[in-house]
Amino acid sequence: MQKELTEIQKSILNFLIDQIKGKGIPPTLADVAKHFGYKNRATVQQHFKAIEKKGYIKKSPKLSRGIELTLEEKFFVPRPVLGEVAAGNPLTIYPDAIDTVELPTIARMPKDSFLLRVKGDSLKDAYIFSGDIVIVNPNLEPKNGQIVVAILDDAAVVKRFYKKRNGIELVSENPEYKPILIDKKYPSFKVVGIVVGVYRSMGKKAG
Amino acid sequence: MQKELTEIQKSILNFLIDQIKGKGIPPTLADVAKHFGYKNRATVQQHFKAIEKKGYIKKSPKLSRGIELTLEEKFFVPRPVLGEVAAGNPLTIYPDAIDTVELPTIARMPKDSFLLRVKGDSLKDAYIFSGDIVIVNPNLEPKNGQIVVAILDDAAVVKRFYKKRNGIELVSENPEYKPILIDKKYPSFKVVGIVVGVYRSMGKKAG
DNA sequence: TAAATTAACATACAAATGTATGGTATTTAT
DNA sequence: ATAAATACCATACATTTGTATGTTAATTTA
Repeated sequence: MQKELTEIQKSILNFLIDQIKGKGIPPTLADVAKHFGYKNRATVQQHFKAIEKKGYIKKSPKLSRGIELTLEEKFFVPRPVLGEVAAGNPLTIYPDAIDTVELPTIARMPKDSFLLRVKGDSLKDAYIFSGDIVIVNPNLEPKNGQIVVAILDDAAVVKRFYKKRNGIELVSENPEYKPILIDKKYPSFKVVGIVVGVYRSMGKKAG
Repeated sequence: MQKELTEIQKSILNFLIDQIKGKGIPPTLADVAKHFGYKNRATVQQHFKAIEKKGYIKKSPKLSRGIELTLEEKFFVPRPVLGEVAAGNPLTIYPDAIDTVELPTIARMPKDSFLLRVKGDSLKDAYIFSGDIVIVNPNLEPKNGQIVVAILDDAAVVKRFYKKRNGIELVSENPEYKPILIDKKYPSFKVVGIVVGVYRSMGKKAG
């Protein structure tokens, strides 16, 4: 069994996870000190030593940024879920993170991309189900047939994207839901990003 | 359009990708120099400058290990798929990588885990479909109810795992497939690993 | 052919970085 | 009540690291 971390040590470890998984590169002592407002790197140095002693990280001596995570749950890193998104009819999107999902370490988020939990079954014919986590990349241009996340009157939807002469059509795979046609100059419409992947954790019975 | 890299520049970029994606942390100039047998960091320094000029990487000045990849295909790094695995009836597993799947950069493999592409529909009630990539962790002990990959007479199956008094039972979600009961001392049976996640890339229409 | 790019080397230097040592005060176990 | 762990600070130091500046030679491009 692993020893308990103190609150401060926990927050430092969380910062490490955040940087390593999020930014992709471990921070330096100075980075951490700056983030927590420490006037000295030695403070961080000691925290690292304590955290390592408790077995949560592994340091490579002398190496800059030589910090490795050795979490038991190495395979699962908590990640914020920014909101829920309707695959069927629009659902209100939440302003802040509503939850965290245990994403495997394999799932390091690409820059600026984010997670949304899907609600509803309008995409079930595309094999996306209620509860699945979609990985959304906001930096890609939508192409016809791709699944996109779009904002429509302050709600978010996940649907297939089709460009038409008179505007944009959003289509559900599930025929129960009728396609939505958006006029070219409709003001409160915006494609948030492209769904680049779907992830589902297999902890419990899927459902 | 991006300018062509020279052979040496290419090999250096490959090393960078390898380190960043594989080891998780970008190398220092000294690391690269050592790897290629350069007596001097300045050589690497110049190569970096050239590669950056051609737009393949982005350097953060003064920052140690401050190298970012700016590849177009940044989001997709080829990964070997070790074989196909039957969700329904056993399918022969392939000895070597049969294919590569474009996993997003977000998908950096956890140590020792591997990918299998699912064939068949016996897990469709667990929302795993033909074509999905399952992430398999061979370092976890199977618990009742978890989905495992198992070898059975030189074929591999993906099924739910249940420990019984008289042996091990492998169950499909799909009732069309009957549970398989394996005797305790059955020689050619082995649980390869636990399915820790399912990933599906959204490039084309799923199917 | 002349100019630019490529590919390697050497040296030098400031800043960044990890580390060691010691100090103070508070909190937590024993 | 005494010891241990925690949480912060300060200073000092050796390496590491990125960078700048030259030099040489081969290759490619204009």
